[in-house]
Amino acid sequence: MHADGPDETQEREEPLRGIGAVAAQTGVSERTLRYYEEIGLLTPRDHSPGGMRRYCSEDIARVRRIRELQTLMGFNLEEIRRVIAAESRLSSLRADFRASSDSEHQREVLDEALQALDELRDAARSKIAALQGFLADLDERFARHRRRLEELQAVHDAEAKNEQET
Amino acid sequence: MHADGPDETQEREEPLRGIGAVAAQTGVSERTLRYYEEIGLLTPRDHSPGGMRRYCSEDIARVRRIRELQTLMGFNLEEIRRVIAAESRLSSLRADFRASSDSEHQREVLDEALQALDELRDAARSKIAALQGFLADLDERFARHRRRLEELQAVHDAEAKNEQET
DNA sequence: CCTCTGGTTTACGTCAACGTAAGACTATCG
DNA sequence: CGATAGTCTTACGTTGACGTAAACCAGAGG
Repeated sequence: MHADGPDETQEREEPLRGIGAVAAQTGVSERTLRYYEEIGLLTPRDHSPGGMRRYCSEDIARVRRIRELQTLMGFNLEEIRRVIAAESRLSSLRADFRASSDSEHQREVLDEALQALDELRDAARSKIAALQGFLADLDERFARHRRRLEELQAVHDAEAKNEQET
Repeated sequence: MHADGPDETQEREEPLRGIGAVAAQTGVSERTLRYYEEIGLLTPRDHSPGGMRRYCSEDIARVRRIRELQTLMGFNLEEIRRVIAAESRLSSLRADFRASSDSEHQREVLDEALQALDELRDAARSKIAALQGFLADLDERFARHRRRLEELQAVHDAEAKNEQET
């Protein structure tokens, strides 16, 4: 355990970004980031002595995750908060793993989070299934109407040819 | 073309429903139906002499379509309005088909609507693709964490067995 | 005709998810 | 050290998609 640096924990002095940089990288507005913090969805890793938000790359990943859950799953921020909560309990368990004295509680938390993850998988699967049905219907109708267009086109061409020949 | 009934057009005197029945059948509120009408998304087939809305089954299908586009594609009502517009142009063309004198214009309209339909297909496909990626990631993470849980369970069982043996 | 039940218009309310603006403070660079 | 760009908090505004309430009308049944 010889000192390798001033840090006790293994944070490899990750570059922390200001709110503007994060907004630019994720495509959301600064207001949105502050709003996420306001409702307890995303708290920046830490703050500068002057009080400015400093985000780490994990925070950025979380912003992307939030947008993903919004656009793909159509969740509102409250539902997303629950998903995120389960997911971060999973990765926080990852941190302890060996350190925890109470493996009973460990297993219970893990099991709960797993269940939440599984429900999310179910939701995703049924959404995919529904969309595939939706698409199949679209495909059929598209093909049908395209044939109609081709018929009209054929009639038109035939008429044009007729006119040419006279 | 002997008269079979009082109607000239072939409307087989479809049963028209009031707004309450439609709301019940589709699961949306009466307010929502009136709102859809207000923004030009769904106009009931006709009205009773007293001014009450009378919906036909096609109207009901449209309500379902609207909800589908909302929940599956995540469209807002303005986007949905465009999709519906293209789709109903297609079925109105179906009605004329032979009756129209201007086949030039016919083809143009059909082509445009087909293009809109194709864009919708593209959107659906890319949404499905994105969701499949999303799900694959979920599956992987789920499996990983389930293995972790099983490990913990194994350790726990072993400890229990040890205790039993002492 | 009267009474329900269902429907109509008009209009204000609500909620999520931000947008926008003001005024003060912080960080960085020359 | 001053200028400039970035960020802070506070607070009110906006937009879509309806909810809700009031007061008045319509249609069917006894």
